Amino acid sequence: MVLRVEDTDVERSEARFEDQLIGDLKWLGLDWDEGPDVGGPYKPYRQSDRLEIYRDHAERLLNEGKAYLCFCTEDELQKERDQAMASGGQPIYSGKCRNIDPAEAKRRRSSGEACAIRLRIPEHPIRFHDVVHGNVEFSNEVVSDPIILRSSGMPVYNYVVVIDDALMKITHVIRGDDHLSNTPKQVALYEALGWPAPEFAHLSTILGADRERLSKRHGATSIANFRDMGVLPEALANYLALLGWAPSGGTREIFAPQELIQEFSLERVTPSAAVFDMEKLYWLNRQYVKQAAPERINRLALAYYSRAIAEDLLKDSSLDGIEGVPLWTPPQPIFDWLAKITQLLAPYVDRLDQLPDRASMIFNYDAAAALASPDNAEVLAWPQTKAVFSRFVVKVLADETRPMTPEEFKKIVNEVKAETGTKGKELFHPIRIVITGSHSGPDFDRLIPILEEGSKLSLPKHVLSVRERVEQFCHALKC
RNA sequence: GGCGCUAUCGUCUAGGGGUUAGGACGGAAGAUUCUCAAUCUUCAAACCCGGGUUCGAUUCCCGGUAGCGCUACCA
Repeated sequence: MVLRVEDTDVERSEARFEDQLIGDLKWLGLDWDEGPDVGGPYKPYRQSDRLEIYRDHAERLLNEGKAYLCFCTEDELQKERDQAMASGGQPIYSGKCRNIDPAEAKRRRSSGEACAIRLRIPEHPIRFHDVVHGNVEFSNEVVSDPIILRSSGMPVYNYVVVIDDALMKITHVIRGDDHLSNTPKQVALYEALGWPAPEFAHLSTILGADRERLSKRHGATSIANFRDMGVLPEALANYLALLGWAPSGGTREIFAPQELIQEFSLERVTPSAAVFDMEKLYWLNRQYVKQAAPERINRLALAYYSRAIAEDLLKDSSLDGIEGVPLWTPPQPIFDWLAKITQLLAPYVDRLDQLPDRASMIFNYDAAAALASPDNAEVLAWPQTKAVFSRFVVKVLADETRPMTPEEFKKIVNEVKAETGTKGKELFHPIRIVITGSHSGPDFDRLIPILEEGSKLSLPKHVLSVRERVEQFCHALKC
């Protein structure tokens, strides 16, 4: 595999895009044998460094009569196209400069007249084979003589890819099917250059939920967006593969990177467009999060807690773009404690960036808000709730010296249960509200130790212990 | 407008001249755990339309329609 940087559009190319792109591809698990960063036998791999090569071949085509100089200005061409459209004609190049005498054209060029170089499209239909679309044929009548070298001297994409693909010995051109209509131009170029065409494979377009091409307003459009959301690279790769491809049999869906490499085949790629389904990506991501090594998830999750803590502390949400680097490197005990939270919550989230939110009952406790929350209104209105509150509060605060272990907690809950005659939701919902502020959440058995441990750590923001929570609740309730 | 590509549950897809048209996400219902979530089970849900070929088309062919793309001195 070769990484080639296609930056012939000066206005849209910036060096930082290249770094970003390389970072994204590597993160996704893609690797290349040749490229601008690693070198290779057919260097340079950046098109802006290959301009000489493109000019040489363009001159060659010119000398062989397979290309010609075009002196039309952009305005003229635009006008021509508009007129052709208006009168119901084909908006293809008129061929006005096609028959200018080559010697005459050369003279005009050397006298300084601006001109571009155009390829002469042959007088026969253009055929090529595509792995996903089969045999494709275009009438030469509908393809304009394409410009290959702009009057500025910069070559054009459709031309440079052909030169590069041939020179770099590319065997398979795999790209989006928006290029299908460009392919006849490129095939004509191969023919003119006297080179064999490679194998083409035009993959279907990925659409947004509104059936429009994926774009900025669909949210996550760059690979980095998914990484920042806490989507694992293997999940994204797996999902993307499933969009337009399925294994023989069509029932298996989860493929680890290595399996994907082994199983994937271009021949089984579907030609129809696919709508990107975030929900399914998230589901797939959850499967991978559950399977992943805990240490890896703990490390990744840290970045999200860090961001949440930093935002909370500094009230500065400009600290986004975590780039995989934690903003805050906690000492080991705190890291270990955060890891416990991650292991508690990770199996239930779609994306790692949901972790801080799920953990907010640990970091943030507000008894008054809990009592006022409409989510809790129903539970608060139950006839037994007040009794549960008072019994529970009294028992928790009775002996401040006893450590609040899960066993101790369970004992208290059982006593409340016996004394109030409540059970199930009637019992646990109110208690949950006291402890976490919400009537639902993770297992008490696992939550209690985390709260107790957290309360003993020196965190940027103190985590309240069970008793501290009960005290605050009591205060808010004015009991 | 011209040309091209595409068309199976809401979505991603498997399949293929005769099938109960299969799987997954999502949805619904149930089970389960103190709850939510997760998990498990069950259910609902599709062959774009019209012709042709054929004993028989969802499948093959043609047309229509729709979606998307290209039609640039963008990539």
